[in-house]
Amino acid sequence: MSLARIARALGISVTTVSRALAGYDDVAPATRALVIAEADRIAYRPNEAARRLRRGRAEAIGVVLPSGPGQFDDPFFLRMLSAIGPALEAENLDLLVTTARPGADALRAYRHLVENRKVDGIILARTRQHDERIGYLLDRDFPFVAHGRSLESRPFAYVDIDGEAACRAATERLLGFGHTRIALINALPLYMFAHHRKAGWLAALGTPGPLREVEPTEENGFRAMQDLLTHERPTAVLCATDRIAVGAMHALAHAGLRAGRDVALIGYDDLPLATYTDPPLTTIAQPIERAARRMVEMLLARIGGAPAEGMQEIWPARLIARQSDGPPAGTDTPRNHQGDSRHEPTLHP
Amino acid sequence: MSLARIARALGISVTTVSRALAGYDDVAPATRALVIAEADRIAYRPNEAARRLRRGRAEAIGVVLPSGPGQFDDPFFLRMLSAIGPALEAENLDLLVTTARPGADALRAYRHLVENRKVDGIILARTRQHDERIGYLLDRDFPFVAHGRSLESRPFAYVDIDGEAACRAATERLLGFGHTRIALINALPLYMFAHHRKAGWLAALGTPGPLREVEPTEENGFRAMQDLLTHERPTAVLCATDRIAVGAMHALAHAGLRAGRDVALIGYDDLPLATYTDPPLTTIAQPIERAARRMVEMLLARIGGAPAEGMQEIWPARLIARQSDGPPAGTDTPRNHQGDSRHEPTLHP
DNA sequence: ATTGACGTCCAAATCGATTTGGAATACCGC
DNA sequence: GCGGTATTCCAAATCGATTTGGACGTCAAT
Repeated sequence: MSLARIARALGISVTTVSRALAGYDDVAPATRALVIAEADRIAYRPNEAARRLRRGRAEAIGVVLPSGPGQFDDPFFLRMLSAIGPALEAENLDLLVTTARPGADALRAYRHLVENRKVDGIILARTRQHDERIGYLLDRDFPFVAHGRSLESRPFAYVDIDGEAACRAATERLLGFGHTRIALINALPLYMFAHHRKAGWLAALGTPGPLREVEPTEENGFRAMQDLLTHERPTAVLCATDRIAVGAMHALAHAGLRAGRDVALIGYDDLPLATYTDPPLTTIAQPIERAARRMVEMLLARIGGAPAEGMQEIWPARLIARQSDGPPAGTDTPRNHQGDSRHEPTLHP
Repeated sequence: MSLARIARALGISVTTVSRALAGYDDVAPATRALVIAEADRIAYRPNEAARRLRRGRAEAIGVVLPSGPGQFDDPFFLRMLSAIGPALEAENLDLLVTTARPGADALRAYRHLVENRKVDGIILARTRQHDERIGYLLDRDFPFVAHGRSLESRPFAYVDIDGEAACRAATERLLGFGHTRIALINALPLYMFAHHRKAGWLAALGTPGPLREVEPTEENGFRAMQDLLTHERPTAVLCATDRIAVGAMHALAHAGLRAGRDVALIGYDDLPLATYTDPPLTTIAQPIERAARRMVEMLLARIGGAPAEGMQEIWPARLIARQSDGPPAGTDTPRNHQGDSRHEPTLHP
């Protein structure tokens, strides 16, 4: 009862009020001014439900959070949400967040969003090699943008970070230090990001080094590193995530070893915490926030009907050198650290 | 065109279809069966927008995420979201997430949710002593539940964790170890949780010890601890959050000191990471997930018209003893650790 | 046979914004 | 004055579910 209320107050029709506020040009300037003044006076806000019903759109986009033990606190998703939020606000779109226990019926949440028309588009993160969510959305021709690639023949929109190049560079850096036994503690390769990180490590090495593949938690990083120390005893370890690296660093400390001095350690993600491990963690930073904003742009285009062809972007990550890596123990080579000072921890800008 | 479509297919009225599906008892069993079968066949889903328009409710509740440097990655909010999600799902309510740069116009996001009727209720976290958001929502009589108390004379619904009791207990534990100079690195006391944690520390001490109050980040914990070491040189330090504690532990390491041996350190939050600091962090765990579910319950009641009176709950936290605290350096007393073994890190269950 | 009580069903109004397809008026040139 | 062109406005339909206020039979009681 609101356009109607303005109309009644001014003695004109609802149509005119609507068109005046919507900026159509078939409204006399004087009338428009009156309408705007009255709308302002009563703090008019269009009823979203009515608008959505009429327009047939949800005016919202959805994100599904993996929730459950070991997953829920991955800082990655919070950073993504924080970046998506403002980008949507500018478009007057809502952000609908659903949670789903991964595994079981990961699709359930997506089906819910699509079938009940809760959202106009979806942003999908942490893609898998064979990702049923992507298949489902493609089958239904539902607009979505993924963070990460997938083994899927049909084209779909995504923004990915080039983990392969980053891990190749990191491994080459370790090779440059003189390391010969360079291990990788990877996330499960069913996750596309882990697959790529492994590929980069392999590409730099030529012949594979010691490898462990685990769900990316601190605990699993700890265990994998203990296992590596017992068996292959690598001199350098690349970790697919900072959470793994933190656990690995702890396993080193536990064995009386120090990252950077006894074993070189490199992480991936640049969590705020990475500056505050002991020693500060050399890691790889991804521009998640910017990527998220780009994904929103793409999603809006997709919703607007643009085809997914050409909407594939791969962005570079960059290595942040701190103190957890360096030449193998016993080497005399002066350590070649870039960036941070050796005596003060890096403070975040 | 959906109730209508079923009606047409069956040659009955839309009204009857609606009432059949809604479970009214003025529909013949046979008719109802037909309707249900047809609804099933075409995978009927009610149009949310239409239902919302008619019912005049948004069928959604809102959460505002503080976003921006230093804030965005606080794992606390992600844990809360993960717990809220499933609780809402059961009620067929959506979760709308908005982001707001704290400070500037913190109210803007709330005004947006309320004035545009985007949600039926709000869950509000990290309360402040003088919290304009609470004042705003109370003024408008808008249903909300807070996580945390506030200095506000009107009653409102909240679930809080008893940080005062927890910090009193932690301080008493340190006193029991024989410490005499017990510092607190607190968050800014404008945050209600920080205010309570300080109160607990004060209550146990009688006369205040060394105090620093900062925005709760690793970096500020690092700086505050360095400053404490330079000036008051406490033998034990209670930190208002684990992020502060991680920074503080790093400052200790940097000064050639070890938490637990040279300076006792206790954190607050029990982040997953807390098990993987070196040494593992003694900290205080809050049942956020359960609290979040309770908050949803309360919010539903408030939306249903229940008064906020009586909806005030304060839940206990519990201390998790690990290895970052103990008797003062040079003491002979056997260390009195509960819980974790000294030689294996605690693995999360 | 009339009355009342059920049991089933439905037409129409409603929620509020948008959009279609004109209607009404004023003004112009000829 | 007349046809033509702008300019300004509006009635009514529409989106889809819900709800109100009966209508129409049937059957039993009186």
